[in-house]
Amino acid sequence: MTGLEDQEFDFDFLFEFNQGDEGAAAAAQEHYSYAPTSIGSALPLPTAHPSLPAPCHDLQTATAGLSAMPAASHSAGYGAAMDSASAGYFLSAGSIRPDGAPALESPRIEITSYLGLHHNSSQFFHDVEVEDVIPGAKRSPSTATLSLPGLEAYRDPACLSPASSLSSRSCNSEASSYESNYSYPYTSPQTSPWQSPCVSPKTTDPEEGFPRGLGACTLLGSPRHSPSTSPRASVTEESWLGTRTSRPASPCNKRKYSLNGRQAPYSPHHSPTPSPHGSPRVSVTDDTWLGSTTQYTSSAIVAAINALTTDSSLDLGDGVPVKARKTGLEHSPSVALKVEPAGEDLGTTPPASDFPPEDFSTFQHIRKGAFCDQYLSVPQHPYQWAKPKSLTPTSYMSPSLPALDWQLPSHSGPYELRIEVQPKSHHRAHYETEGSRGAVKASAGGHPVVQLHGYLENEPLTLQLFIGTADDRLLRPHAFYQVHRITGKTVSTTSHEAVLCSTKVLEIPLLPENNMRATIDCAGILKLRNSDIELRKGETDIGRKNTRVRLVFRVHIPQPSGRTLSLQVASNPIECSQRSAQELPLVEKQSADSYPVVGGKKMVLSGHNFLQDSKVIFVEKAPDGHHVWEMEAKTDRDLCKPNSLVVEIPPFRNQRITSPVQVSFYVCNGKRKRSQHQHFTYLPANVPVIKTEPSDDYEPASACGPASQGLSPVPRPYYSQQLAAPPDPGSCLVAGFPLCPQRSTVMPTPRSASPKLHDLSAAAYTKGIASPAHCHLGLAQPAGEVAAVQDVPRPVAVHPGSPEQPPPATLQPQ
DNA sequence: GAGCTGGAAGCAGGA
DNA sequence: TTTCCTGCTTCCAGC
Repeated sequence: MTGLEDQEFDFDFLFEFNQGDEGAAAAAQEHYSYAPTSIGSALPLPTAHPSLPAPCHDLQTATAGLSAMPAASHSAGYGAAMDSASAGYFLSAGSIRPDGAPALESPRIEITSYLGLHHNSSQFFHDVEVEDVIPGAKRSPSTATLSLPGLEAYRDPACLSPASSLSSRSCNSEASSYESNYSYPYTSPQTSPWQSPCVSPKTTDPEEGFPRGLGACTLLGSPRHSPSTSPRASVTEESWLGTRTSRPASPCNKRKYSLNGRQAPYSPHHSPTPSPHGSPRVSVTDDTWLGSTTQYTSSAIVAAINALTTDSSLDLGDGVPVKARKTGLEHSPSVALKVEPAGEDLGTTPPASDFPPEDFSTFQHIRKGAFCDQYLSVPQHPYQWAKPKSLTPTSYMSPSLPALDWQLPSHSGPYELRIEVQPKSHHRAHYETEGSRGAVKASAGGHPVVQLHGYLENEPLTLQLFIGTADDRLLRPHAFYQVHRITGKTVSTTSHEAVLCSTKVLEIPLLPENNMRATIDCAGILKLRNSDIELRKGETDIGRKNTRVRLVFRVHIPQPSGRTLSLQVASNPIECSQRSAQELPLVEKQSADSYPVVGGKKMVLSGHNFLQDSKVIFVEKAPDGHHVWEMEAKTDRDLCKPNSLVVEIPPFRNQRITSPVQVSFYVCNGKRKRSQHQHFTYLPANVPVIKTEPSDDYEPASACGPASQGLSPVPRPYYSQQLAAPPDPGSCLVAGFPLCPQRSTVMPTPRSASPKLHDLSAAAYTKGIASPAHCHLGLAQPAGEVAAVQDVPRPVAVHPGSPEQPPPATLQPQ
């Protein structure tokens, strides 16, 4: 992976969610005009060529805008086209639909207007009402459970990006906030209720009915239902895909049992597998792209129309192929979540059938109509899991928690969420067709351990765990891996499975009696078939060789003010592929991360799969991704061990640098057997060396373990994105963060802004907050709190998964 | 017998 | 165009 241009940021920000203190009018205004702003903010597009590395949010932005881009716009190249075309995607100010939603002028706009259609006044006021009825700080845990047959099959039309295959670098992960809108309340003690049914394809646990049954997967081709219920169930998509390419993208149909045993084609025109037409990972050349742009565009339009139709009518069947709908119904009796026995006595989530039709309909409204309106308070008593509650609309509460692809600090003020024991660097994930491969283990045996420090209250909290990415982009939920709940006699930790924004989240109690410490022995990793995920609308990542993940832990700490402080910490990368784990070199730790340009110092790398023939290549890249300098470092073959490698830092090409220069290096075992890039910084020759970790004292055996989390001097791999806490938690507290940042356009992104950083100027942020585009009811940002955000030095906002509207986060480039 | 684990077969795409 | 390599997915067998 490219690396130099991908800056590793140490940015901190804190979320505080002011729940329920919003005026209805302000919220309504925000809601109402959300869509247009969202669009606008999504428009700033990268100018770099897509083939060149670029900051992730830029790519995301590009992705968002690619969906229905006119063919002509692409001719000039990906990034350029986006820029040039962006103007066309803004809503016309004067175009208003009869229902008040802005009219649309382009497929792109049409898609986004979906929001407007459903952020209509009725829905809006309903939500406001909820907010008013239940003050956020006093809300009890929301325990809404919902069955949404067929409906979940729909995927965010805004993500309908046929160009998704163009790049594997997009941050538009399936679980990004883009899709936060497709979620519903769920029974959870403390966390967000965003549930998207489109999670893993087929649970290995038969009793786990929720995702399997969720119709979302029927349309989306979610792996859980795929391939029979792949997006291609849609005639629209069929026609679209059918003209794209004849290249098969998935080996899924290579097994007879796949055709006959598990899935039956629901259409004579359909391959039983989801990917007879070419996977998004197909390398799309300019020719193929241009040649199919028209089809993309038109299909995007049709898809968007389908979505709109389905949405506006709330008829689950509209726009959903009959077969898909049927499948969804068959499979989704409920979104009831599987609960550990310990929690089951507390009640189970009622199936959808328990809802009166009107309530069900209301929930459909909530989930689909109000993209970002799924509100859930932060429960004060997390362990009333699955406690049945009346699911009337008024009892539906807002989560107001940060989306899973938001970057959060690991510590703030007295609190620190820390991984005490890191997981092993290798854990072979299991496919749905396989049995579980057990829980993730720690390097030295046992299991990972996570602890929340500084929490002195007696109230238990919920630790959330999901599978995040481990690439050099910002952390976000991994599209191709999901956490898998492990149960059994060997599992001592109670857990609870939920789905947030298409991402499975394991919820684990953090109990004061356990010193807020949890042993993660209940979390396995499920691999989703690449072909299934890549075919999802809006999915731009590719699964191939995208096999590194991290365990991401989150905790939401209620504050006396009624707000919630969210912390997050990610584990070291875990290689999940069998083959990669066996062959690819993996650098877990390096004994130095900087040295003067003269080089010559021995650096010890620890990791896996090092060979005597392993080479260590130092690379400097230009911002455009070109290699400016590349040099092979000398390795000491005598000292080479499978898990450690001694390398001599090569002298930098320029001995006269006046400021540190960041380069990267990787270990190469062969042609395509390279490790991830690791950061290394060359210092000016006259800069005194800060001794970090003497190589003499270095013990490779210590490479694995808690120290590698970020506590040791140089544990951080290139792609690590551990966040540091702000100096003062109060300095960047942000109340009223949008639940679905991608939709909420906290601040309009200047189209001329740097592709890497979005300026969070006072004006911009204030405007964003006050903007009616804010999609979250009751989450308007008081001016004072906005100012607090601005108090953070050099504040810039960034949102990895949401190019449309970076969250009010502070970002401090490393 | 179920679950976990390691190994490998078979296929498809890419080099 | 062909061949080989690589990666993905599934299956099998042992514990």
